[in-house]
Amino acid sequence: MKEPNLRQHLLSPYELYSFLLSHFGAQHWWPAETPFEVIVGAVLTQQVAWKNVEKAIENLKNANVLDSSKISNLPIEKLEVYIKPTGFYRQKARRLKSICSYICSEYNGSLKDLFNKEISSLRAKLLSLNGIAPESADSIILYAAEKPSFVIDAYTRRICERLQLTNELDYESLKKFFENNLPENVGIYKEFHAIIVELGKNYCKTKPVCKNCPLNKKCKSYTQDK
DNA sequence: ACCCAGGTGGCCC
DNA sequence: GGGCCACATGGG
Repeated sequence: MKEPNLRQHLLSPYELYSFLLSHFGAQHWWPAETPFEVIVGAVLTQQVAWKNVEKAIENLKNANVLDSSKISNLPIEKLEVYIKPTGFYRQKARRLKSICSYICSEYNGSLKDLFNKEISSLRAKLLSLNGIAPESADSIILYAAEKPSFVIDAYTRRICERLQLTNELDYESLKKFFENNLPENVGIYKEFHAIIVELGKNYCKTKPVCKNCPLNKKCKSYTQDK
């Protein structure tokens, strides 16, 4: 993995953060009531609009099964029905159940014990689980464990590409790029990613031109995909 | 009738 | 390290 370069003529991550924060305001993310709900949401939101996740979480709450031991004991068919709105429901049900079983068997259902690790070993643990890759792992570390691990998602990559913030666009390079150029601060990491998602949902679409995007004025190169 | 959404794992080269 | 594919529902 190459060291990501900061292109000097363009926005730095912190300048981008400041600009977006002043434009969108604080988001106070992640939309969940408990750390465990963050984990469930992180798995369910994979490649799916958050609106669908809300329905699934609601189903789990109504069924009173939003709990690691309850999910690990739930018949897979029932879990599939609850999370159906999030798509890929057979995969996600299987993975969610195995993640919950892991939490129960290894940590007796206590996320505190799981989260009471150094970031690097916590991340390695999470990444070893089926259904948790870098974005989900970092989301869980940042928003559930509340430790500084910057989250990269499709919007982040798209923005970096269009603004030409950095030349390396693979996950770990982008993560390192942001972490190397921001204060190591949980609050900033949380808000930055939340605001990027807010920007992405509203403006940073896959279509070549994103009308009315506040970044259009900020950077002329932010007009189209290559 | 398309295209897209806060990815991931498996398989290939 | 990439590129390609399956996975599946709901909204525009």
